[in-house]
Amino acid sequence: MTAVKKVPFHLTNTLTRKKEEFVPSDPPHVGLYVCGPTVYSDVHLGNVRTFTSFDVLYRWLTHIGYNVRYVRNITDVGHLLGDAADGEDRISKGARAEQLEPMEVVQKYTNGFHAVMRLFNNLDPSIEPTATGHLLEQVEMVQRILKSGFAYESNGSVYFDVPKYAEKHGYGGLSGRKIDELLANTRGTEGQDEKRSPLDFAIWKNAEPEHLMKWNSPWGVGFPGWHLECSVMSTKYLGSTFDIHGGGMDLKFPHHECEIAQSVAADGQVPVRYWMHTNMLTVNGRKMSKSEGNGFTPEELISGDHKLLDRGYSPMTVRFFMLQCHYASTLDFSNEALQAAEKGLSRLMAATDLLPNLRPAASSEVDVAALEQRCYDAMNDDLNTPVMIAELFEGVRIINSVNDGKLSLDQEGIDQLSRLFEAMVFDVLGLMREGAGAASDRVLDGLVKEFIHMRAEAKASRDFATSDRIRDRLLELGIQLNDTKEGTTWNKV
RNA sequence: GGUCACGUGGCCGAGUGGCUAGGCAGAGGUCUGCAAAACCUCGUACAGCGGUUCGACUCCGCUCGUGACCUCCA
Repeated sequence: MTAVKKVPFHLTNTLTRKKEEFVPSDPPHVGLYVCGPTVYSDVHLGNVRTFTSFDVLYRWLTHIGYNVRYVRNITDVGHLLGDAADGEDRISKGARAEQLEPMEVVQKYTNGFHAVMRLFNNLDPSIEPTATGHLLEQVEMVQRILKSGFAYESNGSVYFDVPKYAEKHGYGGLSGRKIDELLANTRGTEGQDEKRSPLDFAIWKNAEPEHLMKWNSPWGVGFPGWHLECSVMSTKYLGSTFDIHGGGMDLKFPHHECEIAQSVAADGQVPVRYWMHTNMLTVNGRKMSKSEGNGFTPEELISGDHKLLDRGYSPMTVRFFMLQCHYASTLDFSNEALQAAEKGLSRLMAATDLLPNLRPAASSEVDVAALEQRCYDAMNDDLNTPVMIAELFEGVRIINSVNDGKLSLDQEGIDQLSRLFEAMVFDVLGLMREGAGAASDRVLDGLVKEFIHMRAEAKASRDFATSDRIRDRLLELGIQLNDTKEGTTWNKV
């Protein structure tokens, strides 16, 4: 048996816009940082897509033998709502609207976020730091940036001096921006008189009296700039230069650009070796976003209680739907696509469940190793889950054919295929079996078996009217009967 | 306006300079008392117009269309 080549992994580094071989700086350790949610409202499906993509990255790196430290933050300090600096941020606004303490808002939506992550079977990160838990470190980073001369204090706030930094180190490399173009496109300059350049961004912001979340600092009462927390927490836990930093495409500029500038200004180190950006989930071709209000919450998705949903879909259907598309492509959400995914997933799972019952042949007509190799190749090629899933469906065909006695597979081949499916379907893609199967509900199983028995008797006496009535009635109740050579089986539909 | 993507068969979505993606739906077939499931076969798709090439869906240019970022967003 030829050995399957499980490495090297390649990923598209958005810093270079090229697919590169992934070589960790300190193997087998890998440092992975992903920008987490701002917890001022419910997460929607677009957020879920991003975190699911990185969940698969985390699972894959782990699967091919790396020891991954996965850091994903919780942004629990509100960002200002606009440049107008009216002293209000999203969390404060939410707190006022819901008559809650800001930290109650934070807790509420953090809990909700965790519940959603679990619902979609996303693994917990190794560390989940919060911005409020790292105030001291953020103040210290501001001080280091001030000391390096790339920031200035103005009226109780501290701003990052973008033009000065750009002159020395260059700015905009990640997102492909040029300083002149950025300046030419600057809009809305009112309320920015504290800044020397409209491109400058706050790394510490003076708090208005009505601002709810604020802390003492060397520059007065205020709160940290919103790019700062990621710079602080990523480097604190992963080192001044770490392997992979991920996030949604919409964070590329300015958020990630600013992170790079801050780290270089503060510590003289380029913080990230590989940047990975996931694309957006769209609805009718438009980005799903909180501000557009076109997002579904997971509850609405499962219940189907939303004007754009024909009916509900299970979390695993949605996860599978997402993984049938490459992370770097936009994915358009539609009922038809969801329904297709639902059926495909059910076929994949049905075949997976057949694996333990396959009867081995003396010889094998199938090259399972080749299939396995194609799965590894697909995943190592920039996490190409759609191609890997396509290979899995080749496996489904094999499993069903063997089950039908149309193809022979020896015990070794069955074992190898079982291991492959176990690894890819459950460990790597992170899919789970859903719903009550026959084995999980003894009463139901007993009742259905009794009906199957009655129907068999009716069939034996060629009373097909009765046997069909039993089958049709059960189907109406969501129980599908399947006649096979070995007898009748059932499953929920 | 600037920058950058994308436009694949009924739908969703991979991919590649010449060789089958895959899923769902549809058609025909095998099996079955009939179904369901499963398996087999099928559609010759790559926005349009030029160019490069022996050959382009894949490279280049233009046109049209859509979207993202430039402001909080995954």
